[in-house]
Amino acid sequence: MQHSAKTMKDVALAARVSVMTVSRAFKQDSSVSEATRARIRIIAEDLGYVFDATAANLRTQKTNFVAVTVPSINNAHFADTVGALSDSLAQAGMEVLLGHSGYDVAQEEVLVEQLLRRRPEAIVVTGGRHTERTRKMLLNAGIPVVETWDLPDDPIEHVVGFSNAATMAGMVDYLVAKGMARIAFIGGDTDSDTRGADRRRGFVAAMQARGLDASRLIGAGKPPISMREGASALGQLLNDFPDAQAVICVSDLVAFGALTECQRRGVRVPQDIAIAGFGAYEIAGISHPTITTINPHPRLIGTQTAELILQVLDTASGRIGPQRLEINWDLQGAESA
Amino acid sequence: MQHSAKTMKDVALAARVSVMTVSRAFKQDSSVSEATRARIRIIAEDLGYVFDATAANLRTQKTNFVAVTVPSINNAHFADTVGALSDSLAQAGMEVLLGHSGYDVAQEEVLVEQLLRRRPEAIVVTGGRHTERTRKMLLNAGIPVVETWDLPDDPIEHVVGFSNAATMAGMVDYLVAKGMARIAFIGGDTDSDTRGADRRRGFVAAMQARGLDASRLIGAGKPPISMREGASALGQLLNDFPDAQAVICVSDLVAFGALTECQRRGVRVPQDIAIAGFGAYEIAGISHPTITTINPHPRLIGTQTAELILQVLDTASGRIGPQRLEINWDLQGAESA
DNA sequence: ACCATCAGTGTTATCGGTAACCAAAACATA
DNA sequence: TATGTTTTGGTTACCGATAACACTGATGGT
Repeated sequence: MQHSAKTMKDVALAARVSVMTVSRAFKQDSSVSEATRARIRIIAEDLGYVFDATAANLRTQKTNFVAVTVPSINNAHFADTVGALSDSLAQAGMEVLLGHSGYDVAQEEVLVEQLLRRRPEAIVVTGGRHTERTRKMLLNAGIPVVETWDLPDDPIEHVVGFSNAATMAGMVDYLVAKGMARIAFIGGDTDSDTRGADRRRGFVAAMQARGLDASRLIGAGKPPISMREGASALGQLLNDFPDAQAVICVSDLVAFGALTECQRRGVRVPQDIAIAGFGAYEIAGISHPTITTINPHPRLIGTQTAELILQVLDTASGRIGPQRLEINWDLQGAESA
Repeated sequence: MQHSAKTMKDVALAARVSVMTVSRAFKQDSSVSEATRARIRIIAEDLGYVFDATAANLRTQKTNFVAVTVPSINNAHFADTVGALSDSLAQAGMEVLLGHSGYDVAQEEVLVEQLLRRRPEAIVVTGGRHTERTRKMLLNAGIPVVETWDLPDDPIEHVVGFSNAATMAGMVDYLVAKGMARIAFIGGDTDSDTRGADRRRGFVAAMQARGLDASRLIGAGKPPISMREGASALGQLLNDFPDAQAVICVSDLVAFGALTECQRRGVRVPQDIAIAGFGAYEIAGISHPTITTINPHPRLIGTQTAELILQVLDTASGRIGPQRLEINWDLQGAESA
């Protein structure tokens, strides 16, 4: 069973043509007669020949890889973005080389270096916070760099994202319009979850701008933050700030956890306390009651990023300046608030 | 900003040594004096040199890639398995090259071919059903092949998985022990979700083996199957089989959707109908009521697969025969049944 | 003092494709 | 038929690293 891998040479020998002709038979445009191409393809398939991309990559200096870093693969948001990105790039014959940083900028640095070794055509990083060395590596990489899921003040190059802080201002407005003033916030207490921390800051700023008390803050711990943290945080909220009329959670998972805790304790939602989340996860639309949330359109971030990359790579000569694409988010009002 | 990428030659020139010495400075074991190694490392960093893995891969005929196919990235189970696999392999300096097949064996075939071009050291595929050509490609690849999340009768080579059918027998036993006999099943009606179909078959077989009526079957459509399908399927169940005492769902997401539909309709769980799921998703443990489920230990599948691969690669000479690792699953009884 | 040993470094060939250039054959046109 | 053009296929060099081997000077044992 242990074959030594076949090369073009083997195919060439079997087909009685030169290696170059075999190479041409595997390319789309090049000049071989359809007859020989078909013949070579069949012989190659028979021999079990598999094209060696490694060698081609070296010679052509093209890998058709786009490197992508996400904090965690096991996060529906990033998975959605990566999925959409991957699908869009696949149409242009490009593949995604994925790595996860575990919500840690130091690990991200190691990851970025590893990915750059593979000579990707472009690199997409999630978030706008990185170590100094990571920034330097990305700047020097000589390939398009895209930061996503954020709108950093000082971007490395391109950006496709939205302002996490702004979404929270929108949510505060929504709740205030519903007549609520004593609003609490769960999550975003640690710097590891950069976007969560941004949302918390956005919440505080929005509350203060409206002359409201922004001190009802509950921590949820290190990411990945999920339902269980939401449940226990709600317990803490009821204890620390029993007068809260509403609570905004750093994500829908936390919001759902909080919701279940309310159900367990017999606290009525939204009558006793309104609950809002973030992310428009499927659960927000199907839980009972449904959860008010923000839809940041994760798949759209992916497709837009792919489009941007393809466009920039296409215009390799007449370099396009740094692009800043702001993705629109929606507020989905629901039964919970 | 557009640097032409530096090579070892540039570093060698700057350090006034040969390219070979630079190469050695970047390897762990090789013989260079610590002084020169350190000097070269610093010069390389200054120049912004990034090691070119493509060239090294070609020369050494090693890529340190393990290729992995999953039906969908956006599935907590597969994401867990891939995450664990990736982490375990990283400790051995290997990276995961991930592709998704969209629950389609034809797309899987294309994907496998693409992945094999990158010359991975091993390949992991999710599931045990493939096209004939996929099987042939995998057999001829000359690298270790692992099928996961299943226990196929006729494996390609190694297997790390569990019997989806057997889990359902376990669940039926559990419900029967609780005094239920009229048990329904939601999902697994399409062949695309191989594992879902296996579970449905396992359910039918288990019911029949116990002399129970196995005809209360509700479809849930094509994957990805999620909460919404669960909700509407439950509506159909109440309509078609109003006498059902319990329902087993193809996944926890479906089960949760069904649960919410019950809440919406005022059907009490588990008094009016018991609900069971599959997967031990976080939601099963936190919903109100919690959901009875099967834990197939997705991360364990990943770590075991990684261990197997490393072991097989290590024993490259004295080839190890096909391994068949059965992962134990647990039934987690909960409030819903 | 002499040769063996070894750490440290250099030289050459090579991994498996493809760009660039070239040559022969096939076809077209006057 | 002669000449120009296009099609098809071959030749050579090369992408950037490293295995294999060669070489140098230092160390050491006798």
